[in-house]
Amino acid sequence: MARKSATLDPQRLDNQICFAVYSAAHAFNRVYKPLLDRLGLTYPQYLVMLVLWERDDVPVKDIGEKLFLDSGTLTPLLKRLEAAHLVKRTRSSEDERQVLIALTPQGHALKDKARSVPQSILAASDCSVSELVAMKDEIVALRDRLNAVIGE
Amino acid sequence: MARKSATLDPQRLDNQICFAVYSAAHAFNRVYKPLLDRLGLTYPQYLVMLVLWERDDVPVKDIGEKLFLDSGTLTPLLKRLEAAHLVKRTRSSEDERQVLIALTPQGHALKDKARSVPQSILAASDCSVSELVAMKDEIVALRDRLNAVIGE
DNA sequence: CCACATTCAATTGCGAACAATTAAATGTGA
DNA sequence: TCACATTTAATTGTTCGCAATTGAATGTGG
Repeated sequence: MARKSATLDPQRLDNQICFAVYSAAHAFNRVYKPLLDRLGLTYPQYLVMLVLWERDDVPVKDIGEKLFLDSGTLTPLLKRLEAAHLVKRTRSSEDERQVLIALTPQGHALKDKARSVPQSILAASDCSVSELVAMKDEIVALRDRLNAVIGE
Repeated sequence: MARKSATLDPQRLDNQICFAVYSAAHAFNRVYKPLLDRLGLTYPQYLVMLVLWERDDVPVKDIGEKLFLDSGTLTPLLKRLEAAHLVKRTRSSEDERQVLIALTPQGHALKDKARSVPQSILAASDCSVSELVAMKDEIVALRDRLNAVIGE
């Protein structure tokens, strides 16, 4: 059996890009936590709000496609946002299968309060915008290749 | 109020590196799922096994430091691994506060069965090893900068 | 030696994340 | 029209992930 040097061993934790991504996601989450606490949002809830701030009055499925989440995750999350008076859930009259998610006035208003969040994250990243954009594009490309494999 | 072009608006979902990382982590998880199902492991359990395959008989805290997880996550996870006969948990006699995690023979044996996992992931990434290593190093550096901010 | 702080794991409670199933509404082909 | 498939959310059950707390063991200063 060929002996591998530690820096090349693919079975080592530190050599795995997936662990890098996994642990970076958690690190982001910890940085976001205090910022989002002030808004009364969790990070996944913040993502849903970002979607809705771009376009309102959309079915659950549309939100799910943008965030790669299913109804099992979104249904209870959206109920919590509704309980917090940030969104309203109403069944579509055109297609009774769909539930449309609309922002309440408070939900719209929260966008302004959230405006400083991205720059706080940028500061914590301690990195230039152009570097972050380049990394983001690489990671998105990787994600899309992975997602392409799943649908096979 | 200055109007921002959509490609620069920092409040847009698609412009956020954290969402790229978040969604890439989930994509990885979905690719891993069928591979790890055969081993009877979840992804976080697989990470713990990677740590233990490198070094055995370590306290819970050491595993937590490597994976950035706390006892609230690890204690139940390790109990499941023990129920699956992959690890043994024993209180240290030198320091009764610590619980040492050791691999069982089955736990050791699983390393061989898991050997093909990294190359399956590499194939799904559809990317050269050198590109992945470069990305991994960038992401780890970002993660470490984020974690540095948290401890302030 | 003793009061006190610190360390470590376990526990509790809440919010994701996802697989699998269910139920209702809608679409489709014969 | 009617049987059947498809679509959409909701539901159930399991596993993370983390904050906050608890309790036991260990370390420290006086």
